[in-house]
Amino acid sequence: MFSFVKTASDPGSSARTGVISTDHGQIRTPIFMPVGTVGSVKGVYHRDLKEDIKAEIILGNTYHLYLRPGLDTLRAAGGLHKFENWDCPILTDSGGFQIFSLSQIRKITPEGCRFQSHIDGSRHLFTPENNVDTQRIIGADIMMALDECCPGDADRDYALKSLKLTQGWLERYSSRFEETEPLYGHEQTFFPIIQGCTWPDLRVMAAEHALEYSKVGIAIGGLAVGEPVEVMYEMLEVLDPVIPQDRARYLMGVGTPANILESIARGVDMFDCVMPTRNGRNGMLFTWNGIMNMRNAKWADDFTEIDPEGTSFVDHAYTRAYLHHLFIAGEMFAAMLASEHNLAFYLDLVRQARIHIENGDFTPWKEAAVKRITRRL
RNA sequence: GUGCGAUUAGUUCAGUUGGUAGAGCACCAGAUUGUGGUUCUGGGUGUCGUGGGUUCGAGCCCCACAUCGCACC
Repeated sequence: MFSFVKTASDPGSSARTGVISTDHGQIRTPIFMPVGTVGSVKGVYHRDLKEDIKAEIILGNTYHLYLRPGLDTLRAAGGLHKFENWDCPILTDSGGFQIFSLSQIRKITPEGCRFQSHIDGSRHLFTPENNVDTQRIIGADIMMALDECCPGDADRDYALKSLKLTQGWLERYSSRFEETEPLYGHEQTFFPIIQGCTWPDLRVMAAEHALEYSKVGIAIGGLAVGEPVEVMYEMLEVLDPVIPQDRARYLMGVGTPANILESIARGVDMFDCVMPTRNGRNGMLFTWNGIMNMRNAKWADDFTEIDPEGTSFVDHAYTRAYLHHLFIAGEMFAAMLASEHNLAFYLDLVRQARIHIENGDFTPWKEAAVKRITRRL
């Protein structure tokens, strides 16, 4: 029984709270979803994801999981939930973006997308139909439609052509979805994806078409791919009145903590981003007091807690000097601690947003928070 | 003890017919938005072992010394 229910709204903005119900439990929105591409949120135990970070849903990626371990293994394992031992909700990206970003050699046609594996160069074809089948085998609670991610600097002709292709794929994806069943006894839903690059009229056209295929939620794709951040916010403002209030809205791949608060203010409910984990692995920490680069020499003799306001146990168990040392020494523990901290911060960020939306003071709180979290320490 | 070779950035090493020095890694910073444990951008941090000599000018040529390595007594 899949549903999205809006529970509160902020008087000064488009921000709102809600609850998504799935067979694997509820998700409170706004929510941040840690990225676990190949069946692992890199460097973080599932136990810590639940108990320390308090993640409510994580991602997997169809492109990566299809290539490795492959569909035979996933089917034999009984789906991704069992395979990776995660009993909360999972969302899988379709792989459209990865073909765009990872595969050097790719050919997009109305039939689908031919590409070569970034791992071994082997040749593959994703069609809307086999993409549904693949995501059925993976068994994610929320599946994403196959789309073409349009570069942020594309011209209008390309953006329109790309959008038409995505729309054709969506129609076929939906048909296949309706004529197939979940394989593991829990319900699945799928989100269509709004493209249209940076043209407001294309975005509206894309949204109206995508909404015909949206039951629980809808995604906004093709943003934060090279366009100025103001343009991204403008696209959200264009889409906000077009999308009904009873659909969960997922802004794909975004973003910085400030991006997330600004997007919540413009009506977005769900986010995912590699930034807390990938940048964390490289020494970047996000905190309520600003951004720290733990590789910087200035932390070498700072024996205070990693983050005095942090909600993760690692924030109080270890010092900045120690974490700095681990990064300089190239220890994998550094990446683990930074990932744990950053994910806990991102989940705290959306939790605080929910609280202030429910309190009705989200807008002034957001203004002050953005100033704090964008500082450089 | 004798002979040969080496000595240049934190490190491993380049350095042309003599014109006051460069690269990789490390280090110091910056970037990173639906993840390849990355990748990209910028920064040279130096008593050229020491002391003399030749020369307008020496990392480079000559002498002595020091240290290290190899070979032979």
